[in-house]
Amino acid sequence: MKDPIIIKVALFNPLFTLFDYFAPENTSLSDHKAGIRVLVPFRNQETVGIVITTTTEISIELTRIKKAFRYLDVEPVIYDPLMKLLTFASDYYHHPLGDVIAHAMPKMIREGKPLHQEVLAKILVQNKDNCPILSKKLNAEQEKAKNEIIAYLKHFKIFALQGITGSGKTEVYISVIIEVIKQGGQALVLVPEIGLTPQTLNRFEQVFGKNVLIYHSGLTEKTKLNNYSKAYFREKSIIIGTRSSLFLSMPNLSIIIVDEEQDSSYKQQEGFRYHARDLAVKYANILNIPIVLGSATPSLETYKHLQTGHYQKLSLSKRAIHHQKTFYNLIDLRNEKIIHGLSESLIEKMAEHLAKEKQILLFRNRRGFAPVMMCFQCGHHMECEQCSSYLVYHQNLNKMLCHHCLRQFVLPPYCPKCMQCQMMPVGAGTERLEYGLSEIFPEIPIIRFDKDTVRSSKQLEDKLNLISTGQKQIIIGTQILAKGHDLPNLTLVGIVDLDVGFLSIDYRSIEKTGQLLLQVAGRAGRHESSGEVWIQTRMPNHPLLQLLLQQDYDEFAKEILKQREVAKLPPFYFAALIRAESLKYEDANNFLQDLKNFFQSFEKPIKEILGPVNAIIEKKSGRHRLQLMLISEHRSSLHWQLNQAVEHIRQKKIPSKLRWSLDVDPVDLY
DNA sequence: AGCACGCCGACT
DNA sequence: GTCGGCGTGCTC
Repeated sequence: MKDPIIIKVALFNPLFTLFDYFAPENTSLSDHKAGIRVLVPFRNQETVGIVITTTTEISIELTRIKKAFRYLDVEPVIYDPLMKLLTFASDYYHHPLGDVIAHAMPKMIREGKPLHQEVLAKILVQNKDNCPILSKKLNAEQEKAKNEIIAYLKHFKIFALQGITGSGKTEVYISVIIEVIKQGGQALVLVPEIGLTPQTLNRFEQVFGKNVLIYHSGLTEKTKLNNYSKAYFREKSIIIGTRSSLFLSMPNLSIIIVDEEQDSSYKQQEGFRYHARDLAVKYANILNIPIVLGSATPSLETYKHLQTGHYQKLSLSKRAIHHQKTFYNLIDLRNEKIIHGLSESLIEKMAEHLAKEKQILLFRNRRGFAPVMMCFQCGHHMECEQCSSYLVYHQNLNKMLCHHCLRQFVLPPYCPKCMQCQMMPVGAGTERLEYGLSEIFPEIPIIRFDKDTVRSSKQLEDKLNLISTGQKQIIIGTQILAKGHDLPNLTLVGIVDLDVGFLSIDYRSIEKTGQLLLQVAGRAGRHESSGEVWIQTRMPNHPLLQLLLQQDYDEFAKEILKQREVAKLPPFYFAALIRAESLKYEDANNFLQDLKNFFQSFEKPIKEILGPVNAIIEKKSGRHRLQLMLISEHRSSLHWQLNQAVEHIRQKKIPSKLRWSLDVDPVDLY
C-alpha cells in the first residue's frame, strides 16, 4: 500500500504554523493543488483552510494527524502567482500566512461558499471586440507616455508617471488599458479611497462602461463575493479598487496602475501591515508585467528609485486645456490680527474673490471648534483622562471630544484647576471657521467638509454636487477635499495652518504636508480663471516652504531626500518599528527593553536601535504606548534579525494584557 | 484568534 | 451551594 498523502494547510488564524492533514479520501495526486480550499477538522470543528503544499516532512507525530474532510475547489481560488505574492508578503511583513491569505479573500469565500460561476471564456473576447476607441485626443506628452508603457506590455517594468494636477494622467491610464484589453488582458487600477475619487471612476465608466468593476472594503459581503467571482472568471477586464483589490485573483492581469502612489492609505495600519504599492511592484515582478505609479507628488521612495535608475520616469508637465497657473503667497501671521483663526489679509482676499462671484476653498486639517480649551487665568489646558491629548471643543454638541478615544466630556463651568474663570477656546478648527465666516460674510453660502458633516460617500457626493455648480460660496474642508475634485469656478485657496505639519517629530510629516499643500492648491485655477493660494504661517522663512512656493515639487523632494540620506533614514535605510502598549507603563517598557537587549546581543547588531520611547500619542484609552525603532543599512540582515526576534517573543511569556506589533517600513509614527 | 480547562468571588 | 470572572495553553 502506498503512503498516504499529507498536505500542509494554512488556517485563517494568527498562528505562524501550517497544519498537517491527511489528504481527503478518494483524492489523487492531481487533486492536491496549492491554493484550493479544504475543509478540515480543527478543535472538534469544521474549518476552512487553504492547501499550501503536499509534504513528507510532518511537524507532529503521525498519530496526531487527522484526515481532511474534503476539497472545496477543483481549481485554486488563489492562483499561483498570487500565492507567491502572499507567501512573500507573509515573510516580508512577518505576518502569519493564514491571516495574509484571509485578507486576500472575501468573508464568504473564507467560509467555504462557492464562487459565483459565470459565463466564461467568450467574455474576454467580447470585451476585446467591444473595446472603445478613445475619442479625446492625447497631447504629445501623453502620447509618449502611453507608447513607452505599451512597448513594455508583457515585461516587468516600473514606470513613475509624474503629472501635475490637470495634466491628464487618467487619460494616459485609459489609453494604455485600451491597448491591454485589445490584447485580451485585464487591468488593475489601485486608488487610495473609493469615495474620494468619484470623478476618476466616472471617467473610467464613461469609456469602458460595464467592463469596469469596483472593489473595496465598504461593499456588502454578497457584492464582494460577486465581484471577486467576476474578476476570477474574467468577466470584467478592469478592476478599480482600494488596497485589498491587489489580492483579487485576476488570471489575465496584464498591467497594474497605482494612482496617487504617495498616498499613505495604501499602507494598512493594523494587523497585516502591508503596503499595497510596494506589494503591487512585487506582484508585477512575479507576473512579469508593467506597473505604473502615478502621482503629482511622488513619494520619496519613488524619487530614490528614479535616481538609481530602477524606475523609468514619464512626465506630464503641461496642463491640459483650460488649466491655468496658480500663484502662491504667504501671510505672516506674526504681523496679523486673527479672528476665528483667520487673518485680516486672508479675509480681505476672500472678499475680493467673492466680489467676482468666485468660489473659495479654505483648507484646515482639524475638525471641531477649537483644538484646545484653556484657562486664561492659570493656563490650564483640558486633557483627556485616558489619552495624552487635548480635548477638542465641538460647539454643535457643546461637548469636549477626545479625538483619540472618542470619549465626550461636558464643559466645566469653571476651570477645574483654579476655579477662577471659564475655559476659553484656543485656535480654530473647521467648525469655528464656519462660525466665524458666517459672521464675516453673512450672505455667502458656506459648505463644510469634514468627518462631522460628511458621514457617508453618498453625503460626500451630494455635497460635491452642491459645490460643482460653481456658484459663489465658501468651502471649508479637511483633507477629505484634497483629492481630485474638479471645481471650475474655484480661484482662491486659503491654507489656514501649515505649521503643525512642518514642526512634527514624525520625519515623514514634512513630505506629507508638502504633498497635501500641492494637492489642495491644485483645486484652484482649473479652468479659465487663474488661481491664487494664500498660506497662513508663523515661519514664512522656512526653507522648505520657500521651495514649495516656487512650485517645484522636484526640488522640494530632492532636498528632503538629501536630508534623509544624511540622517540615515528611509528610503536610504530600512526601518522597522516595534510597538507595545499596556495598562502598566512598565509592562510595555520592559518588553521593548528586553527586545532591545535581544537585538544588541547579535554579533553584528543593527546600526540604530532607537528606544524604547513613548509613541507620539503616548497614551490612548488608558494604555501606555511605546515603541522601538530599528534602522538598518541592509534589508536582509534586518529581516533576519526580525525573524529571530519574533521567534524570541513567541517563546517567552508576555504579560497577558500587553499588545505588541511589528511594522515593517512604517509610514506613520503615531 | 477562538475555545477549553481551571481555580477563586458574589448571587438566584 | 453554583454561575462566571478571565489567566493559561493548545490547536495538525
